[in-house]
Amino acid sequence: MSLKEIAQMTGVSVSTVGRILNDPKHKCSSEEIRKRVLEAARKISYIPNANARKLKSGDGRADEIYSINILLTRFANETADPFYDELLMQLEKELRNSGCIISNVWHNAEFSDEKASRSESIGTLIDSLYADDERRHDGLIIIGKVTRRALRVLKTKEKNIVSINRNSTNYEVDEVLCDGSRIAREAVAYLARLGHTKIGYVGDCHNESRFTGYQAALAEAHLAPDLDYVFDTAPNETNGLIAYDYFKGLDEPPTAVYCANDILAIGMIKGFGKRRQKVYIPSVISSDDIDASQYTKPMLTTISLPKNDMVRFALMLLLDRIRGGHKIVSRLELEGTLIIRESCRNYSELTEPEYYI
Amino acid sequence: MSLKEIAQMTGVSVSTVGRILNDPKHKCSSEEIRKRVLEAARKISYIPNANARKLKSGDGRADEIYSINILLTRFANETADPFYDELLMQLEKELRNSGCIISNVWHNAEFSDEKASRSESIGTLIDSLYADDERRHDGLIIIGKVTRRALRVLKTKEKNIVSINRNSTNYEVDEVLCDGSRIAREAVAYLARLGHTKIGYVGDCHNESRFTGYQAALAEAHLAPDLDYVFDTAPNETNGLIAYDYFKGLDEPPTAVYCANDILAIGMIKGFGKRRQKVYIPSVISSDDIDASQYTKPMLTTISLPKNDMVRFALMLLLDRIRGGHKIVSRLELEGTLIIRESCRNYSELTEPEYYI
DNA sequence: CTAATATGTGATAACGTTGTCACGAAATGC
DNA sequence: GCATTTCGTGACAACGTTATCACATATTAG
Repeated sequence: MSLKEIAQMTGVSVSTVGRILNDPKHKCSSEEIRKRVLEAARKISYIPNANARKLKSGDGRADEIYSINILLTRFANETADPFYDELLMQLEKELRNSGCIISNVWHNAEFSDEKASRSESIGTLIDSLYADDERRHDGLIIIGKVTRRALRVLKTKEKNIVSINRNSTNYEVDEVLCDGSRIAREAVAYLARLGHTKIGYVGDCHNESRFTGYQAALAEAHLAPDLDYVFDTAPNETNGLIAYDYFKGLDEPPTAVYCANDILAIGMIKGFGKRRQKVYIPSVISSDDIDASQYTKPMLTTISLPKNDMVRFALMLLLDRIRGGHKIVSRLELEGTLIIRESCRNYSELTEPEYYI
Repeated sequence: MSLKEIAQMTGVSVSTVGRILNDPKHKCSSEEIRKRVLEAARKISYIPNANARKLKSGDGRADEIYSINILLTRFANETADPFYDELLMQLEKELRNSGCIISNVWHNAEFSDEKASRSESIGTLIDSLYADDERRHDGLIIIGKVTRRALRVLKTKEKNIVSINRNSTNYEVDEVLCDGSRIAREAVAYLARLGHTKIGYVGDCHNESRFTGYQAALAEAHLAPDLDYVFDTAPNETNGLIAYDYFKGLDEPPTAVYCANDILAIGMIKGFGKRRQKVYIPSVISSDDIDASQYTKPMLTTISLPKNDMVRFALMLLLDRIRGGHKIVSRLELEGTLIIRESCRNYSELTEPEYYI
């Protein structure tokens, strides 16, 4: 379906076909020709190739080039979370594909110091990001958590913002997310389905909606919450290991544990082989599905967050807003997917050597 | 900024430049060349021309033409809701703009009869829609409420589905919506802000999340719920008028009313001028913002649902799914906008003639 | 040391469109 | 009726990219 094709069908030149179809005030020498061309076009249901047109006109210039800022929130006292790095990589790839320029990637940690509160450190960021007026910014993509206060300041400087995985409950800024509560509920429900009744939680209990999901899932499975099974901690590998040792020391350790985070789970799994005498190997499930989670031993069962879709949709929302599409706040929620690997066992299959020795 | 340009700058061929920039595992004969090319590319900040690429790969094919079904759910015992008609009109427009073919618009009411349950009537629909195998369907857009059971059946026949304004809480199908509860909360909160304390509700109380929002807003404003102020009814104009008469008959009628629906509000407003002796004119707010709501007298204050954005995003999601973009369920929530017209008054401004005579 | 293979290179041809140009035919001028 | 203008036509180049091919060189085998 090209002009060439029609030209061959009708015996006229490509140029003439193009003129007949595109130039409304074009007069054919013979009306016969015109009819034949239109007929042929209809027959093969000709549609002009937008790419060729844009290429020729130079107009397409891949839409226009937008200059996008990226803000990756990470705080000085937190160790890196690979999940965000993987999101960032994917995002950079997607931006390039869409012909956008990444004008700046701003890692929050570089600007914060131990004393500065989160909001303050973001204040510094804003000053730094938008200090030089010479540079044009078309939009900002935020990866990770940002306080409401910081966001409010940010919005005064930048109108086109989309956040990824911020997990807020209010409409403050365009947002793409996986509902943490839902993710956790799915994970814990899976453990319950496997027959586990003593299910532990490792992770932040205050700022993390995943904890809520854990509680909800217990309630849905008619399991009484047990505070001994909740290990409130910041999400990093070391703390996962510490949590393991804590659970192991209990009189009746949980037979299964939900870690809010792959990193925590990986830390916990590292404990499995550490001690000689007693072996305590609970079923472990977590959420995120970072690349590393398939290289642990046992391989980690986890709720996979759709990284690719998240960044693609985030960019989609941002570009729509930049181009004047939607003015209101929109919020795109994506489903997680349970990836069953090796780290969870059916409760009834637990044998002595795997549980206690 | 083209490969050619870089080639001229560096003295190598276009082919080589292309390979260096695109093929990650390309080995240059001299590292010198590679460096010069990358340097030149950086210097002119080279960005690949997406149009040329798509043209070459033939991939772009100006979209392809998709054949889309539309299902507008409406039930025999319900009168028409203009909101859905307006959504449909907008959707048809958007589909045409995107080069899609509307293969069928299916009004549920035509197939349902008084006796059939909702699910059954949808069963009939499915048979009818997908009976003729000759026709190719690429996707289905559902406008309005569909029961979970019906959706499950529908999903066996059609993989690419997006629903608009279904307002479900689960992940069952791609969905674009305005959270009914949130919308109602915003409306009622506005009435509370105007100083009203006796706030009525008109609409469905069982299948409608907006009722939940009404209750939540009352609680947030520290107002005790009063069952006398809740008028449970199906959403149509006549019932709006009936609700007006009901409220008017109360000893202490509400000074403000939230109607779940513009249609209900319009019916209620029609009551204002009907009687001679006593005049009861409560503040009225509703949600949807159908076209008619700006032609009432007084003009209706309402929470506007972003019809255009809803259909645009719905199509965006559907096309992404059709093209193999996302496989998981996604759910796009949009904000409503308070449109202040004339039908709401500050409580303190209420004078005798406006309230009771 | 020659023969065979591997490997990077540059010229060239597409992809489908539109703009430019020269050509021939028709219409107009004197 | 000849010179001039108008006008539709077809050939061809260009947009920026990538794939294919032949070629020259570098590497390896015998």
